Amino acid sequence: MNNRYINQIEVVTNIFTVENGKIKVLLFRKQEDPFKGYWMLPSNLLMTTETIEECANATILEFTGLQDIHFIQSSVFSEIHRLPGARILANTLIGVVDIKTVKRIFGNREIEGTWFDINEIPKMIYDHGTIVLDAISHLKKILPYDYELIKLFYPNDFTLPELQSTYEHLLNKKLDRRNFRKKWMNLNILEDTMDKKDHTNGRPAKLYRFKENIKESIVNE
Amino acid sequence: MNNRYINQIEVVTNIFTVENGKIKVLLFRKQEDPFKGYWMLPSNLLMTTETIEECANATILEFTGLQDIHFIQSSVFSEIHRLPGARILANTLIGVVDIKTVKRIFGNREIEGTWFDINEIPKMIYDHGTIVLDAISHLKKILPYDYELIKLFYPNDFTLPELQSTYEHLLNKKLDRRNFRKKWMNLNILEDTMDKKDHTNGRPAKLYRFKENIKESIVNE
DNA sequence: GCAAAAGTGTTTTCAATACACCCATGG
DNA sequence: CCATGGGTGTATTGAAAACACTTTTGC
Repeated sequence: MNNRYINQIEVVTNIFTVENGKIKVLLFRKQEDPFKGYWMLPSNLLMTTETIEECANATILEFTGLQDIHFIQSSVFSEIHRLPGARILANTLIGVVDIKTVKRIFGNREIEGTWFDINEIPKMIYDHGTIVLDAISHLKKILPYDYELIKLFYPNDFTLPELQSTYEHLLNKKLDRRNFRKKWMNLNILEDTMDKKDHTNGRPAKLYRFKENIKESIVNE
Repeated sequence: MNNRYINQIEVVTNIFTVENGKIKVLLFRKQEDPFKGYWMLPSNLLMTTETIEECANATILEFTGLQDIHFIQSSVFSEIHRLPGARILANTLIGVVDIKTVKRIFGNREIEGTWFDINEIPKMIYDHGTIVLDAISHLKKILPYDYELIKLFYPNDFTLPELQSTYEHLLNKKLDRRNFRKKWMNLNILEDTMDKKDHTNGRPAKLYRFKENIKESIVNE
């Protein structure tokens, strides 16, 4: 094998979730120098024996204990000097998880990640700040059109005000409650659970869930 | 460097153009066994000293003599056994060129590529058939919303019937001439050249061109 | 004047927007 | 009964879709 064609590839995972109607990304604090104390995205070098998706899943298993996350491709960074020293490409992926499951698993572990509001990303190692902002921008672009993806954020029951504040947080603008409800009802992909959310204040909100088969329910295409 | 982390990456380019209102992709015939006589996408192994985009441009320069193409990321294929023998990842890119320029350059060269209608892809080597179909599907998804991209297909003057048949060919459906014209006129990104196309038959069509600064002209966002 | 292809206007439909009042609950 | 947040209906606007006749050119 000619040396000129040998490359290393880093698989970098951006794990998103929603908590209290806000989209958050999972970061870990680097324990050693350089960049000690800065935040990082979970990543690993790709082995010759695994696919990108397998590598990403192994990484997330290692960092969080979570298994079988579905990843979507985000970007590839191939600048020669993106890292000091060896040339390493970055293949970045987006994964979405349910925060309840994560919390249950985190409970048993020593290393704890922290969820950061996507509008409040901290100082990060190397180009991880660029990578996570790129992934967030990718997410913003596709989420409003990809109902399978938003379903990953809400695999269980949720209320429309929760869903609405998620979009408001993602898009950084206020939406009208009546129009928001009308749109989602007309999509015909929600099921009324006939249940209501335990409330803290005011009238309790109805709980909905996504239908099993979203694609069949959507009229377009 | 640990051997387990050494990978080879193939940069695979999908070059599209439009000819007679049909979108075509540039393929070359493989000259040697295996797969002799089958068609292939221009590709090269990524060197440690170049970025993905640089590699793609070097590849296209080598195959066609064309320079400075703007590429957009399509997909990454990382299946372990996508090729027999060594494990090589494929990073696939999409580029768009003006067929007139290509023809001028092709004229001086021995190896000639062939433009294939995207609805008539021939037998291809290895997984290049999968790759080109994936790139075509990617193109279909973004072209209707990306006016900078369609502008790359028509850098010079064009007629609305030409543009319409391009979309009809891409989307595999007939469009209404009146509605098509209305939509493009309202976008406010076309300039009337006050000229008309040389015709073969019937009334000559008006020639338009894309405005210099499309983004400023679009109302949305 | 006729064949061939381009240009044009109106109506309908549907989704997105704007907007204000009533309802259910806890305390 | 009141504070808090959730649920609801109607009118307007704008884009997309449906649809048929006239105009320009070459021959």
